[in-house]
Amino acid sequence: MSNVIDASGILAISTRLQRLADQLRKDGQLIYKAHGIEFEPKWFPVIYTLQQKGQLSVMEIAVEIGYTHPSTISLLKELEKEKLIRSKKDKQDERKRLLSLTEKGEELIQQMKPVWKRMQQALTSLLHTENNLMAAIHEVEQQMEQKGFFERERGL
Amino acid sequence: MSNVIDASGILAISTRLQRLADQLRKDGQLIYKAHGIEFEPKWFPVIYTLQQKGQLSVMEIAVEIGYTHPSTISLLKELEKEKLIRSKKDKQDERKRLLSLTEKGEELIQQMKPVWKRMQQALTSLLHTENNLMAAIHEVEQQMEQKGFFERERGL
DNA sequence: TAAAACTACGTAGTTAACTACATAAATACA
DNA sequence: TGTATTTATGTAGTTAACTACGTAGTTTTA
Repeated sequence: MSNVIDASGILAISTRLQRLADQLRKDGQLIYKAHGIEFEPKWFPVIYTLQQKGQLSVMEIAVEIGYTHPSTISLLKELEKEKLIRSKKDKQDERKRLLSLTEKGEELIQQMKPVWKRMQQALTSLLHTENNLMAAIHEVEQQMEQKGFFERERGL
Repeated sequence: MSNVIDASGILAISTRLQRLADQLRKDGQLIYKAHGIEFEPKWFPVIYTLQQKGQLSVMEIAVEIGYTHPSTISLLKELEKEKLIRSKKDKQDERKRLLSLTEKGEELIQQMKPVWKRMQQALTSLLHTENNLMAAIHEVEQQMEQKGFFERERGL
């Protein structure tokens, strides 16, 4: 890591967060591939949510995973193309599209579960430092909810 | 303890890092705008580096800010378009392009310095939680350098 | 009960990073 | 000294999120 960024420290934080996120996602891709599983890390939140909750609409999924709905729609498109999920119109509300896992999706999840467990172990070893990154993110997310960066600067 | 439910948080970590990075960058944009300064947060590492080191080549900047050279080139293009930096050929090595701040660039930096200080304060208040995010990132970056996520999973 | 407002979903285009590939200049080496 | 390798820069295309805007149902309200 470079001298200057270290020196300028906190102001380059978003840059560093982004780079870390990127590296983790790419390693995630490699791990799935190494296990012969065709799955993208970015699909995880959707697939995981659908397994937990069963049938959900586009907006329900978007809210659940914390993405905007256009981002969610593009993920759903990919997953439908892979035949891991399917959709049908809601009879009660014709605007809604209800998504659920296919057989293939359910099977893939079973196949991925042991890999997820190993990933979790690897991540735990990686992140278990003096200042716990997961906890820190959670805390900062809560701080942001109360009062964002912009409001804090303005209120100085 | 280590079932799939617990895995959900940590496996979606890259997603959460990315979102946090995004929010901070956007608030950074708003803060510059609120102070009437035409400056993008993503320009910060380049500008800061040039101020510290004076004249540098494209690759020297890329290494210093920790980006790939194509990413760096596109940042440099924007900054040249804004006339905040200029470039000239290196007489010793005709492949190289030497970048430096313009007068306008130097002036803008002076104008931004107090804003940077306020941002630093606001970020400090935001990030100073029980588990310090800056410290956690730094620690995880070091862990990754020693042994990445991929190697850790493979070595289990 | 018709108009207004809201909600759900979709599309188009943007952004800020990346990888892969290409070219030209400098350096190493047989 | 000429060829091979390395280095510096540049271009094209990709990715994974976003915002802005549009349309079609649903609900509220005057």
